Amino acid sequence: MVENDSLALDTIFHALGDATRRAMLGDLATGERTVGELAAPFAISLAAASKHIKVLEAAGLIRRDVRGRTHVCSLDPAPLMSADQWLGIYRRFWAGRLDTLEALLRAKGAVTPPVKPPIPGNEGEQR
Amino acid sequence: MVENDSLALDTIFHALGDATRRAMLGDLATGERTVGELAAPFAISLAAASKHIKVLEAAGLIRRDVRGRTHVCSLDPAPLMSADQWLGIYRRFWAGRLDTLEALLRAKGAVTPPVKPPIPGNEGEQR
DNA sequence: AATTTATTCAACCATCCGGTTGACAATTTC
DNA sequence: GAAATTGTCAACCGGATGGTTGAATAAATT
Repeated sequence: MVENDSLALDTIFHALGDATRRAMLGDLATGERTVGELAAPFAISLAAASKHIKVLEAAGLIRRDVRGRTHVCSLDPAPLMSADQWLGIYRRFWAGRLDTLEALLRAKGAVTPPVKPPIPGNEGEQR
Repeated sequence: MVENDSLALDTIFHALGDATRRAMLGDLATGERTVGELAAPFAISLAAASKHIKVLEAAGLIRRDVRGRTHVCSLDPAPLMSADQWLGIYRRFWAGRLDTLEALLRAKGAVTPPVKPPIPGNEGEQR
C-alpha cells in the first residue's frame, strides 16, 4: 500500500526542515531518550522542546512511551523510508549526472572523488 | 566544511515540504520548463508559482536560465543528494543494522550539531 | 501530607508562509 | 510604435511556526 500520501510527505519533510529536530532524531538514533534528555542540548525552554517533539511525533518519526512521570521517546524510521522513497525517484537522475561529472573529471585528470565514496548497501532499486 | 550543512538542509527540507514544489521538481525531472509551464498545472496565480520557484531556487534545487522574456528552469539534483546523504545515515537503521548505525554516529559525531552557547541569562535573539 | 521532578497546556508575541491583487519591466509580435 | 506575452515586485491578509512565561497535572520522594 502506498501511503506515500503527499500530505504525509509534507509533514515529514517539514519536520525534517529544522536543525533542532534533526539533531533530536540523531540523538534518538543511538537509543531511547526522555523529553528532558532530548531538550538538554539546546538553549530553548522545555516547552519549546516539547513542541518540537510533538511535531516529530505528528510526522510519525518518533514514538512515545509514558513510563511513570517520564515520557520515553524512540525513533520510528518508517517516515524516513517514505522520504527516502520519494528521493529515490531522483537518485537515478543525479547518479547519471555524477557519472558524467566523474567522467569529465577523469578526462581532465587528477581529481579525487569529491563527494561520494562507495557506500555499502547503497543499491539502486529502480529498473 | 560540513558545518554550514545544517542551514542548507533546513532550506532544502523546507523546500521539499510542500506538495506543489515537489510536483514542480517532478515535472522538471523530465526536462526544462519555463515558469509559465511550471505554474500551469496548479490552480494558483502566476505570482504564487513564481514564489515557489524562488524557494526551490534558493535551496539550489533548480537553476534558471533567462532566455529573452522567458525564464527556463532546470533541475539541479545536488541538494537532493545532500538530503539523501542525511537520510542515508538512517537507512541502516531501517535496514535493521542498528549496531553499525550507532558506531557510525558515535564515530562521526554527526548528530550533535549546533548547540548555542549555554548562556544562563540568555539574551540571545530568538528568531 | 508536602515537596520535588517531569512534562504539558494556555496565552501571548513576532515572524514566516502561501495565497491574493495590481502595478511594473522587459521582450516579442503586429 | 502599440499591443500582447512573460514574469517579477510590492503590499496585503489569514493562518502556521517557533519562541517565551506562568500555571497545571501527574508521579516519585521525603
